[in-house]
Amino acid sequence: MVRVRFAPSPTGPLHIGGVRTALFNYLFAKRNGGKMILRIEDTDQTRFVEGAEEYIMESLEWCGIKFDEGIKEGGNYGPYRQSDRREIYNKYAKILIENQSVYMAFDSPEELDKLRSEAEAKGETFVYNHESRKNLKNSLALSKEQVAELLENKTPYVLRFKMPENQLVELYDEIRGEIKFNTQELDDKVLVKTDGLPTYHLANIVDDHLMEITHVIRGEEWLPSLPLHDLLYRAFGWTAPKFAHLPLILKPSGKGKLSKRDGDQLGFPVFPTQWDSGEEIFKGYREEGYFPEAFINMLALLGWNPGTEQEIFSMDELIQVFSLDRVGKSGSRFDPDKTKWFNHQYLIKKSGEELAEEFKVILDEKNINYSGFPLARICEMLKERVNFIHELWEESYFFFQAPETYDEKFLKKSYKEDSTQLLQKLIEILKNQQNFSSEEIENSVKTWIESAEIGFGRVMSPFRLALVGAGKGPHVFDIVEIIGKDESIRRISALIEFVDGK
RNA sequence: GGUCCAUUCGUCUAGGGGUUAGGACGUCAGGUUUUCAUCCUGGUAACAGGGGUUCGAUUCCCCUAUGGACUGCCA
Repeated sequence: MVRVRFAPSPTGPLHIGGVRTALFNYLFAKRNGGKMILRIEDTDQTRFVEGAEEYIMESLEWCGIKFDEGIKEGGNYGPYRQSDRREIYNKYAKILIENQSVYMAFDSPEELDKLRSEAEAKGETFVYNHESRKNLKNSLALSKEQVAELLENKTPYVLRFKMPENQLVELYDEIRGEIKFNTQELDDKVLVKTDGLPTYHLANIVDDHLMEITHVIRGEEWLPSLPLHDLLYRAFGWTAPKFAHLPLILKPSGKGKLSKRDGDQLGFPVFPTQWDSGEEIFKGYREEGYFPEAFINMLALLGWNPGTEQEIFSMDELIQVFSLDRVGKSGSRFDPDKTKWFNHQYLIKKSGEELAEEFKVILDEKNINYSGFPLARICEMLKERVNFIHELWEESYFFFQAPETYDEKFLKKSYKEDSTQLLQKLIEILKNQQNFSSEEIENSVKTWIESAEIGFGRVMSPFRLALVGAGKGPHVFDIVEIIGKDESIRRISALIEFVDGK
């Protein structure tokens, strides 16, 4: 049984890189009939952020990523919050002490900071490793008596991993293939902090083992800790799960991995849903008007591809075709334009009725009275022209309200000397029109234009101007039908008056 | 600095010892729409560089360059 986990730390909102990691885990699990687990990694109490845990669960739910086990869902492998698993880690830390895979280090953070800055001043980097540990305050370098004394005085200490010397570790990544490390280059990572809580490294190995995780799918930033993790499994005598390290998501412009503030600077959201930090509000895809399906579709194709030319995938379709061996190795820059295109694709797939339901919310906010208007028909008519539902207003306002101003350029271009006269004639025709359907009105008007040999543009352009106030919008006669005879005539008269008064 | 990872059109990517190096977004041009948008057609544009291996490398190997990640009692 495939079991994967998404293991965020609740230090703030989840950005799209994290969402993609969750998505790939989810797709992989579902593709293989496995389980998807949410584990909250909150071993760092100093970075706790109120509301982050709820944010993570809620935003993933919006995305359509569901968990089989987690703090909300429950499950047989809990608790699913690391801060609720302290005793478990203590137990496993003891095993490492007993088999001498770790040692006690009494160096204070201040002492280590000092060593780091001293090294930096010399253009070097301080590393706590097999070399330097011989001269530091730890149970390896100190005598038994000294250690006993430090313990007697209740000197705080951490547990560090005793990295083996000069050992070649050959590892396999499901995406990248073989990766080799020499332990010589690795440092002695802290596994248990002075507060008694484990660091990520220990907690993650213990939990993945206990939760019977079969595949660890995580961001590329974890690749450098892979050898440590593998060595930890060996120290426990456990079999390691399979690993897959996903390529990073880069900023759209410039270099570097996408970060929290890039959105505001570059004008697109970085988070699935809005996040209010108390001081600042970060935009979300949901609030900007993106459909979750479009957002997920875009994310799925960032770093993965199906090997075919299909681009539009529902979540179910993604589950059917997803595989890790089609995940790329190089980081991908995020493209906001393409994300909009995806949204457009999903928007035009929706029916007029569906769109109308959502459009109503926007009309209500604007206090627009739309009763009597065929909203579904209007949405259907205009959906090709927009990327977002909220943009529908900009394309349809003239249905609900008469133009208050006229586009200067279009007025100049379309309103000629005889326009007033032609519009007056047009009013006559509309008045006499019995069947007021788009098609019938068009018939009548065309018959007149043709028989009078006027030329379509000379009538249609001012006509559109009168109805819309600008040179845009759908078929003129559709507008006429929808707003009705009286309103159409009123608008034409208004335009004539406007020009007369000029 | 050190370790590790990566490198195909502007961007996301397909491909893989012999291809006109394919698609999508963007962009540009034409056509349709007597408006605008859509849509259609077409164009633009890429194998980072240098060495090998080979009859032949964009593809395999090495080096260089560039970019990135990591280098915390963070995850």
